[in-house]
Amino acid sequence: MAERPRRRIPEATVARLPVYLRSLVELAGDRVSTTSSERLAELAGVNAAKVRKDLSYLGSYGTRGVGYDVEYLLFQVSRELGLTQDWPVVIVGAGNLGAALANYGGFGDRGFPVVALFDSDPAKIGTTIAGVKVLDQRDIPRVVQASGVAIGIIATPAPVAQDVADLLAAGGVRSILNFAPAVLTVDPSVSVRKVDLAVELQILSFYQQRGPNQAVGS
Amino acid sequence: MAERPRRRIPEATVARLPVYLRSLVELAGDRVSTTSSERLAELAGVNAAKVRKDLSYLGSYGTRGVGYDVEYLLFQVSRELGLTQDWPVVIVGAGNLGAALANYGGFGDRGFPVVALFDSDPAKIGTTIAGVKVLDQRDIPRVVQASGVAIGIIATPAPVAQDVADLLAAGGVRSILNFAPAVLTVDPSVSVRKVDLAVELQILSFYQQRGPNQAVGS
DNA sequence: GGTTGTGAACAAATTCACAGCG
DNA sequence: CGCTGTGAATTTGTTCACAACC
Repeated sequence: MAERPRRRIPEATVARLPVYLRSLVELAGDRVSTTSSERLAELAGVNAAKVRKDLSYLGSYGTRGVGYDVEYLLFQVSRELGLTQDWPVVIVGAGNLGAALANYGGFGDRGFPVVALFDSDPAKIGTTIAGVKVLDQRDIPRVVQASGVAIGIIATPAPVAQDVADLLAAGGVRSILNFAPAVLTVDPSVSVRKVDLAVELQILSFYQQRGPNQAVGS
Repeated sequence: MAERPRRRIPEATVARLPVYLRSLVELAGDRVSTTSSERLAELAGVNAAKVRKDLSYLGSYGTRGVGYDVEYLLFQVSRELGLTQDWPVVIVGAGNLGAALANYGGFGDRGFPVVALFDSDPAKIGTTIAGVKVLDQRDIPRVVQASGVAIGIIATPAPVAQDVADLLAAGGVRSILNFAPAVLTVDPSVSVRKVDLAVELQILSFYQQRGPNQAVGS
């Protein structure tokens, strides 16, 4: 009986696992059955020592002198990331960004089906975007709770982002992906990640004047 | 004559400056003339010691016993980020995401005017989105060079992202913001930041199973 | 008194370098 | 022999705690 990996996985490692996953999917698609930390590092854009260290937190899934079995590692990384199940999401804000996110098929394919869109604009409520009904923002707690949604995506203007976060939390959402340029205050049991376009551009602006320093994001 | 700040500003600090900037803009909008590291920390969602340490890399712009002058600090942070000038950008990929980005007014307002959109689809080339002409992707090097664009935003499907990056680099772009789920290889003189929606969701998926750990992004 | 600015202590993340093993 | 897995060294980032100063 193999020991379960007992180490706590560092945050920086967790953030890279999805990139390794994507690289492994690519390799699997090319019918590659075995790979080295070197090759994986190249595909993921990091160095080999980091790959080995990161993967070692999950367990000893490689073979010395040989490398990693692509399919096996793929499964282990998926499992570690909790991707063996679907996580239904809702998108709040049916404006340009919200609609673009809903239309971007990549979500459902990758295990994050969009079960509802919300907006506060009566003109939008009741319409359908990318096959998903746009519902009244006030119904967030009810719908989220009823359909067991775990992840909420905020694509609203900044001034209402906190209110929306509160509604999502009230419905029992445990993770929020925030596209609004606003800092959210939530219960510590809720995970928040933010994506702020203006912030990214401003960071690039900094390195535009100074020399770049391999500024890689997220 | 005050010494110019000679310290190299840490990457982690650079990534937070835009958040402080936003907080300062908010304070200025509320006609607040002076603020403390404590208050700024609250608005930015970090702790006060970090704010002070971060700001100290820029210079000594506060007053002991009093705090920071909002307008003055606002200017200093802007200047440090290189936001006293406009940085024209181009968006490559006029699909859902590219169009949403072009329509999102926040760019131009914040000093990043969108000067062109590019696509490879003949049906899109020649149309206008958000007041911006959609040009042929093959013209990227020429247009970018001619209009002195410094930042390119990639909103294409993953398989062509590297080609687009090469075209942008050929045109002399020095920064790239990459929304495609692909690792880009570019000359080290080019800064790259990436925003990957699937990656963000997968990270949240991880913390969905484990407890959250104040997982804050970017 | 109040708040900044900063060395020093601490923690996290990265990289090195090599023992261990197939 | 080759490549993983990992302690140890190093670097980077965070937090503490207090002297300096208004």
